[in-house]
This record gives sequence, C-alpha cells and structure tokens, in this order.
Amino acid sequence: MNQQGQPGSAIEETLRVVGDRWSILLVRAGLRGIRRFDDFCDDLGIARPVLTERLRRLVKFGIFERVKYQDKPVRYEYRLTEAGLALSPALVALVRWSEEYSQEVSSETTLVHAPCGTELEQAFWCRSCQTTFGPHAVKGVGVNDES
Amino acid sequence: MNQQGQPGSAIEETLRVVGDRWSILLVRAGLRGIRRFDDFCDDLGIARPVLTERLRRLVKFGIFERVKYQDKPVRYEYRLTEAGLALSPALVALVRWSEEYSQEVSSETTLVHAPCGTELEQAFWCRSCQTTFGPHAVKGVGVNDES
DNA sequence: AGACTGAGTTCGAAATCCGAACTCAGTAGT
DNA sequence: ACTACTGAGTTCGGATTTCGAACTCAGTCT
Repeated sequence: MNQQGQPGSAIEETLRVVGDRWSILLVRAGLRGIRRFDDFCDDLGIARPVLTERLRRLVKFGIFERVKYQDKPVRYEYRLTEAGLALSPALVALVRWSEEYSQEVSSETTLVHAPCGTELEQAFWCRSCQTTFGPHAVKGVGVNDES
Repeated sequence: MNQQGQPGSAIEETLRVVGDRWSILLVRAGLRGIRRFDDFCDDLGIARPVLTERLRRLVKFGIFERVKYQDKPVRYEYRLTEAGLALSPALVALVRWSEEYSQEVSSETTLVHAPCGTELEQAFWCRSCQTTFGPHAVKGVGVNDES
C-alpha cells in the first residue's frame, strides 16, 4: 500500500483488518466470553451496522467464527478461533501500556500472573539462548536499526 | 464510552488514539528511524491531511514529540517519546501475529534476537516467581475468566 | 392475539478519508 | 532579482465510513 510498490508487509494488511477502534475491543470481549451479537453491542456500545460489518470482516479474516448454536429460531454466535486467541499477547501488551501511560482514569493493575497474583511484565524469549530480553535486543522491527 | 456508563477502561481510551489504520504504522516507522513529515508520508503512503491530524493526536497523547531541528527555515520533526517506545512490545506482538496468521504474502521471519539471530518468542515474566509464562496464566484480560 | 427475543438491515445525517493542488518561509543557483 | 527547490503543512471537493434510531423477520412465550 505504500508508494514503493511493496506488497504491503504482512503487518500493514493486518492493521487494515484489526487496526480500527473496535476490532481489538471485540477480541477482548471475545476473550471475556462474550459471543452474541447483542452482547457485543451492549458491552462495547458499538453501533449495530458497524458491528455487523466488523464481525463479518473478522470472520473472513479467520479471527472469529460464526457458529450456529440453536436451530428453531436459527441463531448464530461468534467465537474466537485459534488465530483470534493468538492475538492475546498483543492485547495484553496494549492493556499493559494503557495502564502505564494512558492519561485517563488510571484503572488499577488488572493484569497479573494468575498463580501468584504478581503484576506481570512482558519480555521476549530466545529459545536458543534461554534468556529473556527487552525491546532493545530485538532486531527487525527497527528498534535498533537506525543509521 | 459503553452503555453502562463506565468511564471507558484505559484500553478503550488508548484504542481511540492508537486504534486506527495508521497510528501503529507511524510508531513502527518511528522505530525505524523516520522522523520527518515527508518521510512518513512517502514511507506509509498516508494522505497529508491525515498525517497532520494523526501526528497531532499522537503528540497530544504523548507518543511522539514535535522537536525543532533547525532554525532558519524553522523545521520540526517527530520523535518517539519514552511512552512511544514502550509500545514496541505491542507492535512486536502484532508483527509476530501477522507473520504467523496473515493470509497475505508471508514475509519471512523478520523479528529476531539481535545477539544471536534466533527467531524470538514472546512471554510474560513474573518477577516474584522468576518464571516466564504464556497468555493462559494471565488473569485480568479475561483469557481465563470465563464463567 | 400480543409481547418478546436475537440477529441482523435500512435510513439519512455527521464525521473521516482521500488525492491533488496550494501556501509559506527560507535557501541555493544564475 | 528571478527562478527553482525544500519541508511542513493547509485547502479543496468528492468518496467512504460512522453513527443512532427505527425497522424486519422467524420463532417463542403467555
């Protein structure tokens, strides 16, 4: 999508799907167990036509699946797929960031290590070195690719 | 912003700023060392009026700062703040996800541990347990809060 | 029959997005 | 002094998206 005629590195395509005000919130709602149209609607306060379009897009992209859950009045609900669940690290990173830097009503720490209740940190993990490390040791996103 | 009159948990506010097609891409460009208006423009192929508005918003929200870098023709550039840099885990998570699940032209693995070149993984880290763990051991985002 | 439920669709108004062309201050070349 | 150029925007009109509110439609409950 950029001028250089590049095919739009995967992340650009991803952001064209997931990069809007609602999609990430829908995934979060999905993780919280919400599945029905009206529940998404009430929980997020999203306009119905927008919800319709957004869910359709997320289904098409393999993040949610539309599942029939009853017959007589035929009804469908939306469940996260494996790919959808795999977005949770990104979601967690965003929630963490929000807690730390958002200027609004600072919600209390909401993300903890379930077994012990300690506030969690995020790190990268190198399988071959068996170490954790921070963003500065990541190469590829450009963090240290300058000059 | 939702019906229940909740103040809009931090992440909702965050997504209202960063949750659009361009903002994350702008942060990524910032991490790649891009700082000037025209360079953002050329690199992303974003329309100029949109770039203007987006940068203004990100500055207001403390993700970029507008810095004068020369006087005579007075010129400004945009640099990531500490808060902006702190978005890199989220960005990395999204890039990783894109590589794995995006249906498009699968770009090769682009994110590696700089010292050794191994493809990186992402994990959560508990300071008190001194262990890494995956999303399933996270409590708070709802991953395991169902029922 | 009449009210209700759940998953949408339809409507017109308002806000955003877009590309292309323009502005404005200063600099460099002739 | 005239022209061309640079960089950071602004202005324009048209196309697309978003919105809330109201409607639909099949089936169920009382």
